[in-house]
Amino acid sequence: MRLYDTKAQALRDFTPIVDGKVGLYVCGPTVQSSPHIGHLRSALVYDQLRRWLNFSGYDVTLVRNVTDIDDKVLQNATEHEPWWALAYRMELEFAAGYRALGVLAPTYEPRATASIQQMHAIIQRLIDNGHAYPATDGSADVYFDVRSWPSYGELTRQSIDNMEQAADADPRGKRDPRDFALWKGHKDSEAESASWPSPWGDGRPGWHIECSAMASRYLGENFDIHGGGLDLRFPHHENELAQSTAAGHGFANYWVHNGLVNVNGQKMSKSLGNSVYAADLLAQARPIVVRYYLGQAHYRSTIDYHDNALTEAEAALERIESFLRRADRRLAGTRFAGTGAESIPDEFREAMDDDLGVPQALAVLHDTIRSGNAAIDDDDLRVAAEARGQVWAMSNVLGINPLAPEWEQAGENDSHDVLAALVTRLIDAREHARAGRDFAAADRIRDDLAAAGITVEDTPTGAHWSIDG
RNA sequence: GGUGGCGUGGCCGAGAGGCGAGGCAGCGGCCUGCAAAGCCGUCCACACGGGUUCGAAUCCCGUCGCCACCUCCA
Repeated sequence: MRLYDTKAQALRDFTPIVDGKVGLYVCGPTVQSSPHIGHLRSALVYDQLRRWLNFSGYDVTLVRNVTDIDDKVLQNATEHEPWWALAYRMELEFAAGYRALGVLAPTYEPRATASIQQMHAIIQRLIDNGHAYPATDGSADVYFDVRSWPSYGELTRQSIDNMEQAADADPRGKRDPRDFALWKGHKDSEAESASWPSPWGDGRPGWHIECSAMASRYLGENFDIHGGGLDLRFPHHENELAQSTAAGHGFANYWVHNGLVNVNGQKMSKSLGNSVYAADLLAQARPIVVRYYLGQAHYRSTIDYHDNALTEAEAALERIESFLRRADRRLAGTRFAGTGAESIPDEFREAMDDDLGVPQALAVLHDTIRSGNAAIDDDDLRVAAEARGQVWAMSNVLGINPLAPEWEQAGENDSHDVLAALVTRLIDAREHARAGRDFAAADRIRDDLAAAGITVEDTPTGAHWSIDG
């Protein structure tokens, strides 16, 4: 498999550190406010990568952190809701959003506040190495010394002199304005519960140090892949890389970054008020449609969310669903029923192996659907069964198999049985009318059903009905 | 000022020297009692100007336009 490595700025063959195993660290959200479309896309991208690596035979350890202590979390806390309650409430919202989209749970989801000791160990090592220093102003801040690390800026190819100064800490105690905080001394204005003891004084972690600590704690000092949103390249990932490597860690072998989501051609931002939240999307379409939509573009490209986007995804997805149902109906009772070796076409595999080429893989999926439909038309059941098996397997790998149990809606089955009994009687009556060439009566029944949201289709093996949308 | 990216048909969205991705929408046909679904066909696109080449959407130079990041970001 080949992956685009942001650090090398090139496609590189993927070779794991340990044969057959992959350690994947993904920057998760800062749980300060509700999840939006961009958070969902990011999680989905790494879910696709993880599923594909899994399918390819790798044993994947996926760690996605939760940043539960941070400036923004403290800011958004209120008198009635302490920072830790807010962080946890948001964490639950993120989890619900991920689950709705069929994003598989990571192997582990560590919270920053649970790895304070590991952060201290790295900070201490950096101080001992001469790459970090406690602030001189008695604030208990500890800074990373960017001038002491010659390769600082290597991830995003920037030189220190062209950078603006870091705003994430009071510059008074810094040697260089670009130095960033590893540890932030406690301020009286901040909650006591947001303070931990440290060798340099009470305080809380800087933003970047948590990822360095958690990645090495769970995946080792040298691991395979580090992922995150494109907007995190600088400063977050640059700083992670600097502090980890300066502490002697090999850190990530591959850096993967997913593209962002724009809304009607514009960046989402709170000031523009154009944010699209997970809840907005899920109110508009079935979760699987949202997954198809966000997952259909290549992971590195920018997605532009616009009205109609979900409608188009719905139509494409229905094509997959109607083929699978149609094939199953036609094959039922034949010797091909339930056969269909669930194999993956070579072209699909090649597309996915080429930097996770989901769009090309989807093209293979749709091509297979076309030839499968043609085979059903031609009554070539062997070919139809094969296509059905392939479509089943491909859509499962992408997590978009509409008939997979994970997408079944709760409570659907009970009411469906009742409905089926009623609709079947009407369909029988219509068949009777058609047999007697009383088409007016037949069409009346079909129109009545249509008005109730039920579509009737006549097929060589009998009438078939389905609920719209 | 520095770093990186993008511009593809009505829309979305791949591709990266030759053989028209795919989806959505439209149109024509086949099938159908009529439909629906499906299939076949059709609509032959690559910001602009030069260049390299037998051949360029793809490589090079230039121009125009758009966007992201440069310490809040997925």
